[in-house]
Amino acid sequence: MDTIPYKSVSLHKAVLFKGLTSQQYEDLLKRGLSKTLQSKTILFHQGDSAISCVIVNRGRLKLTKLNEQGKEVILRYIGIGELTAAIAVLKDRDYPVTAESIEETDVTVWDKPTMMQMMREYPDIAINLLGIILERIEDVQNRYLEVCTERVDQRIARSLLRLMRRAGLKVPDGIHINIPLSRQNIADYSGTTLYTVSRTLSAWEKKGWISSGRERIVVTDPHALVRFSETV
Amino acid sequence: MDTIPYKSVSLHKAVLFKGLTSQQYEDLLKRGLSKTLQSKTILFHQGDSAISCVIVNRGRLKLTKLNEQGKEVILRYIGIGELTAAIAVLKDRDYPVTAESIEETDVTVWDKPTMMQMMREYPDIAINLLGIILERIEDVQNRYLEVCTERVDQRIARSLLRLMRRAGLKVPDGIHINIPLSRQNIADYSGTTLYTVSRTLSAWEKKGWISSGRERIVVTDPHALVRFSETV
DNA sequence: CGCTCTATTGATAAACCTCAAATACAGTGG
DNA sequence: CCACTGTATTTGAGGTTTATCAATAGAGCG
Repeated sequence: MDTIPYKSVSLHKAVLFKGLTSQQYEDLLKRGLSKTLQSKTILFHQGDSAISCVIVNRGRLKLTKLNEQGKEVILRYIGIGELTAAIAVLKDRDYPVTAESIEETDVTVWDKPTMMQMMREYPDIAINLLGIILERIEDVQNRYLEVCTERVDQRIARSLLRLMRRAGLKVPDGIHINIPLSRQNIADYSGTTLYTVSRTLSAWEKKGWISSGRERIVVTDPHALVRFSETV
Repeated sequence: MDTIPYKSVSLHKAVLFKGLTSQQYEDLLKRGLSKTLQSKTILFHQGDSAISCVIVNRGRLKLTKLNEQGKEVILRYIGIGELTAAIAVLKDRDYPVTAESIEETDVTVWDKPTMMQMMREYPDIAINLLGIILERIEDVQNRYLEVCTERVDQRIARSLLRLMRRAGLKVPDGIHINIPLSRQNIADYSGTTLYTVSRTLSAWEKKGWISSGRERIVVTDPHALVRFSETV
């Protein structure tokens, strides 16, 4: 079981500090605070600093957002080597982004003053971070487009493919999405309900496109899913 | 008719160059390319540079995204003093963001090499841009949440309120949204169809919440709309 | 084995889209 | 000033999609 090479692990860590020497890199790591989070620990609801940066060294974070009625959407899963930046341009936000560990997770955190200092000292860090954030905005925009224009089953297909590319492990019968994913999680990630997800996955399981269990998804026919997701 | 003080005009221009002297600011402006766009001119479909920055000096841009079937969503309107940054991390994207002027528009454009140089020279520019982009990602995430969790009429209400805050002009009978907005535009901005928008606006017009005409919306009772948008 | 959490499935209802047709509006040229 | 034309808007009818509710089944754990 090795990670499929869709996306190299610890890519973003490299990207954030790209252009710096090893010595500088080591120094910057030391300025951050390392933490180990138990599973289901909330890392932040809302940073009280304008920018604070988190890199995941082990485990995985789930970024979510709640609306007034308590309905949740999953914005992203942050895996090993990836980072997330919390913002709080205004204080007392009502519906901020929440970062929660979904398994035991090691992170390195830089607070706002440290980040600001590092970015002023090494402009490349700000530029690198900008590149990462721009990729993120691209991702949200794509998902916004999807949720605005596509049927729910297409969106579920795209969601599985997206998760597969970012957290897929090769197993004998296909590609296992290495995140504990309940039907509710997939629904929150696709903008639908757990019932619709359940019905849809059942249908795909009958077709042999996936194989699933309790909080476990294996994509057995990725090409079929891709084709389906692009169906008119 | 003066701009309501929800958001100061030319705010972002100031933000991007915050921390620099007037002399430096003048110099940086000169490094950009100034253009005047006729109405309905496409400024970019896809930059072939990783980051290129555009500031609007007069007029307004519309940022849109198309899916495979040609369905369009409006990501944002970019008004005077605001900026947008085009990205093309990968080449040959199929569904990039499109920026189009919706009236005669003056812009200043910096290409990727220039932006990179400016950001390295003045780290504050990269940091400022980061702040702006983080606000943008916050905005898209909010709208993503809305489209995933709210009814279509609530989303239309929020869309009108959002546009009102960013492009509202006080008129005798309320606040005029100073953008030519067809029902189709509002639909593309809210993730619905022009028919649903038309029905919804008709209902609100009967209630006295808005007053509308061909490509023209005046919000006559903003509070009612706010209350409605927060209704369960 | 019993408890709890997750998943499945059917029935029903609500929300929303699609299509069609009619109407209103703005601009243009006679 | 008026008819004409092209676009925008309205509205109704009907159908599809998807959510909701309810009840049952299954999986994992002590």
